[in-house]
Amino acid sequence: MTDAEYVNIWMRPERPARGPKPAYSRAQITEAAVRIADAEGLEAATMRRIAAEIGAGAMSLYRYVPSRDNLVELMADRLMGEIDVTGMPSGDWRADLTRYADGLRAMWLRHPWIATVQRSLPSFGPNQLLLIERLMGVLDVFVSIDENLSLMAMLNSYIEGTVREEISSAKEFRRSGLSESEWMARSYPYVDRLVKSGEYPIFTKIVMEARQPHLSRDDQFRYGLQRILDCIATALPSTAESLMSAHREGREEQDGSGQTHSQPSERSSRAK
Amino acid sequence: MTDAEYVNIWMRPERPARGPKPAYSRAQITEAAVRIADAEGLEAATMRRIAAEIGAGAMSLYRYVPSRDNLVELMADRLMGEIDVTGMPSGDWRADLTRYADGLRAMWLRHPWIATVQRSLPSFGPNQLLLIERLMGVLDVFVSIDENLSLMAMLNSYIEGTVREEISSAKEFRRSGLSESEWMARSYPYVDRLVKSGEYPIFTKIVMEARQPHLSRDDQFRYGLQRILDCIATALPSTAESLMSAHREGREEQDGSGQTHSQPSERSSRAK
DNA sequence: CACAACCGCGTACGACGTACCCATTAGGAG
DNA sequence: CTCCTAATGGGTACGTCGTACGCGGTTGTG
Repeated sequence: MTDAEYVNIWMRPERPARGPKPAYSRAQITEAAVRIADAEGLEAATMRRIAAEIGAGAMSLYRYVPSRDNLVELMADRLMGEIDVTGMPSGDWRADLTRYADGLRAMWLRHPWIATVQRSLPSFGPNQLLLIERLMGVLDVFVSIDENLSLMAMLNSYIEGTVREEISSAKEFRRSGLSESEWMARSYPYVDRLVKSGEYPIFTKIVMEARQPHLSRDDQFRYGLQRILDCIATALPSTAESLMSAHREGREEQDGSGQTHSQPSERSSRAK
Repeated sequence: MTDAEYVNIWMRPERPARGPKPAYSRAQITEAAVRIADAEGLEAATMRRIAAEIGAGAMSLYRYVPSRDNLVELMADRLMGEIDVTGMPSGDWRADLTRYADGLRAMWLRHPWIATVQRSLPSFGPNQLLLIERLMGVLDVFVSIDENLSLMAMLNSYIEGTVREEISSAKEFRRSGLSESEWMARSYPYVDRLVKSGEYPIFTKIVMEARQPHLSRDDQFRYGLQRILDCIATALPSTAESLMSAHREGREEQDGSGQTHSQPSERSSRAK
């Protein structure tokens, strides 16, 4: 097996046995890269910049990571670990999926640059694997694995699609250095031209309606999520809607502490 | 208003009045860029490469487009024009949304690089505006504009999320130059190690189940789409399920020509 | 007909990822 | 212990990118 024939980054051993002690580590490099990407975007996390962040020479990073792309894979998996799915098949599937959805969304909002990396086939890093186990475990007792995959794809698509929009509008405001109202004022000439043309009645309707108070982003997300969960409910056997204690007892012994589902560990702040 | 103060690319006039006749055009440049991106990916569509494609000098492009980012915006809107939504509020909302979904998915599959551009706030190019009018017009008679936005966000999220997965797996196979079975053979050591560890029962289930014949990608998409449409149906008033002719007659007088709005001044060609 | 606006485009600059090389370090064999 | 050798940190250099700047030629307008 030649040097570059590892199937993915997780198969490549971090450290050989011989030679001098490495001064850094993959985890340390990944952490620094995430820190930079959070603060200045993924494109700012260049090899030179990351190396400077940890006090290393630029080329030293390549002793730990074969390429920048692979480093980004490490960063992505590192992020998956932030989603709290402990004790996840709790027996209340709606609560579980809601907690997962909130956690995933919050993670994306903390690390918006994740939207710009397109995973080339899930690389199945350790954190992602754990997430899969916990998340798919939620509906595993109710539906076939294929059905489960389909439903989770739907759920994930909703979450990612929604949060992508949040991210891109936030990014646009930051890029222009304008507040939301300033930005709207700036684009007024264009919007006004479109409205005045009379050719876009529905666009006009959206623009007009947007002036009246909308739901907060959090509430919008929750509202749509409820719809998705209702949609999932229709795909489950009727027994799934009732309490799951019977199923749980059948699968594993559990005490009656009454802790059906833990509160989401962190709630995204209702902005402004 | 200084030179760079245009709110977006659509406000910046393509041609001033004075001076010599330009040898090229935005449309021509955009077309060339799309052609390159289709064949070799968006990152291959560099300014130099695009210029060479149309026989121009590299810097000449900047007479037509302020920056590469803006050119990508033009490319994205050009793609929106490929989605056929003519006569779109037809009265059968399920058929309309299905046609839109198929069209959007097919467009993404023809131009997979679109997944790598994150729109910074919808830039509302002409083709996108038309698409909004037609698509949101489908449910406009049934629900409020806010509800409509929410439902369409859900639909679009599903489509984009699903097709993103198709794209990234296709890309991985192309990147590695392996067929799907070769790729699976290559990653066998890693997958086998995970399965053998016994720590990932659901991942194991997925891997095992994947050996038996699955639905085609088309059927998977259609299947999930039906679920989404069912979900949308529950948000509509009960009258919506029946034929819509009554509603259409009630809202606007219409002759039989089917030409509701003026034709867009330029239709992008359906490639190949 | 002169002038200013606009054209195409050549040159140049400061980034980027990373191939290559080198002196230095440290585990394992004798 | 001493060597051998693999592995280290990192400097230099190459080919790429987007694009700022400025030039000589072209053209509509006064």
